[in-house]
Amino acid sequence: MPQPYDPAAFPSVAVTVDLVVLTVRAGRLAVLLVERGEAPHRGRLALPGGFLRPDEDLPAAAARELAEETGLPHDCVHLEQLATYGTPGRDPRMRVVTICYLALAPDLPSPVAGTDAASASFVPVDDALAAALAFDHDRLLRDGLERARAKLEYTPLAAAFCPEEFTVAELRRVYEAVWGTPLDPRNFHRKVTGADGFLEPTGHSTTRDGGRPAQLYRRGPARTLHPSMPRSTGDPHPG
Amino acid sequence: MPQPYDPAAFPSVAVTVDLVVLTVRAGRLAVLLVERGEAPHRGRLALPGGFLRPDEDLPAAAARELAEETGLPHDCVHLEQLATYGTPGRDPRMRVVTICYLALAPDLPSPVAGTDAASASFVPVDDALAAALAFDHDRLLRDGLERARAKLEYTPLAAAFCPEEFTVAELRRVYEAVWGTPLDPRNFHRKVTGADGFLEPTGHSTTRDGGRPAQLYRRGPARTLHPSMPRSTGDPHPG
DNA sequence: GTAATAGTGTCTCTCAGACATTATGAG
DNA sequence: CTCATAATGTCTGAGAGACACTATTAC
Repeated sequence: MPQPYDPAAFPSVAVTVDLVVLTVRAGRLAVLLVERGEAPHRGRLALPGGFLRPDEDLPAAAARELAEETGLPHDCVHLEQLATYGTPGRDPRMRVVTICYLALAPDLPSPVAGTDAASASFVPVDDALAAALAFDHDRLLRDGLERARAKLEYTPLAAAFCPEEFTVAELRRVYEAVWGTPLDPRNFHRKVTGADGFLEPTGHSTTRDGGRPAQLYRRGPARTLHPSMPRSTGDPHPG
Repeated sequence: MPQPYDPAAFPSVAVTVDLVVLTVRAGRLAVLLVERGEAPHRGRLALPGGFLRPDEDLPAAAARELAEETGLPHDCVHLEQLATYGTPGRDPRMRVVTICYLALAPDLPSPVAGTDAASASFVPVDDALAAALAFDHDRLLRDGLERARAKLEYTPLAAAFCPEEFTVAELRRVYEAVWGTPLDPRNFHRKVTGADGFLEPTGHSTTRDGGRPAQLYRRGPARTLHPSMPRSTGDPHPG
């Protein structure tokens, strides 16, 4: 800011915080959407979001919106800033700058009534992309998907889609849903159980997947994966 | 945005665009800083930046600030959005939301006088971090460094620090400066020349590094690196 | 028993890391 | 010649992908 400035001399900009909330439901990646009740884009599907409050920090605003829309306990949801969108005209009413957050949540057993969640619902991402969303939310969603897909490669964040205790197969289905590719169960098992700090055994087991009982794990302390989860490039053995 | 809203009912927020401009100079990673001429933080070093203009897109604002501060032709500078910062109180005068951009530039032969560049200068990042910057710009800088270090791993962006034509050794020195670790010149050479779309031979060569003449390359069309540039983990052969 | 899934072992190819060796300039 | 750097080759070990094989449940 080299030159002196007068804040009042600059026109005001509305600042909103929107959310791309992803979960895996019935083996498919899904995103939380609301139906718009008023113009513009009345009746269209949109990402949840709202205005930044005067004395509210950005992550706090995102967490508040998330709680309003899902009622989820926010200690089990991963929340990170995605990107900021401010192209003039993206909202026809006024200049709006939107800070978009990405949330990864386990599949909620009950959508928690009595909140704004009534109007919000999870939609498979393929359907969401096929039906054009309001504003530039298609782009926000695509950017969120790209981020989520990338993060699954080099972080243990896939576990954020799973309940407190989960099996290796459940974790594998998360990867398959997010990446849209089948993974070899045996190589996957060897990989994740060998990765340091990814999974912590609970000692329990379950047969909820059928077949031989599977060990239950919870999230380990690792924040990154070394080496990363290999995302099948479709070109496994070039040459 | 579930409930109807009146934009005027929400207090205005000032929106600025700041820049983390990195370059490699004399083998050291350096960041562009300006000295603040007025309060608050008068006399302290800060990242360059300024207000978002009424009808200006975010990348356009970042490019404008970059041109004002460096005079660089913006077709040779990589520019990407880094993150957005909006904690209440980060600017004592008013509520400011700052969208920070990261720029990677080659070392400019002449700092181009006659612009705001007069007040801006490149400072080695170690020095910049040692001398506390104005506002929360230390955090912006650290986030920018982290992004740059990560991007060098899985993209060919290191070439953005190099002039139009460059040698493999010059590219290696970029990695060494950004990561702060020495790399084996022979393995590095084999790696980058073997990576598809990273480098395009120009047919020219130079002896500006001394010793045997080195081939000159320009940036190739690749946007990502598969497999990524291995950043020495300091724990090369665990076990 | 069969069916289904969990989990282990084995082989091959690629690639990272270490380092020898040769090539080509300047002085 | 020496010195410096470029460029290539060779060996070893880690890990990915493919897939055989064994283990433990439900029926």
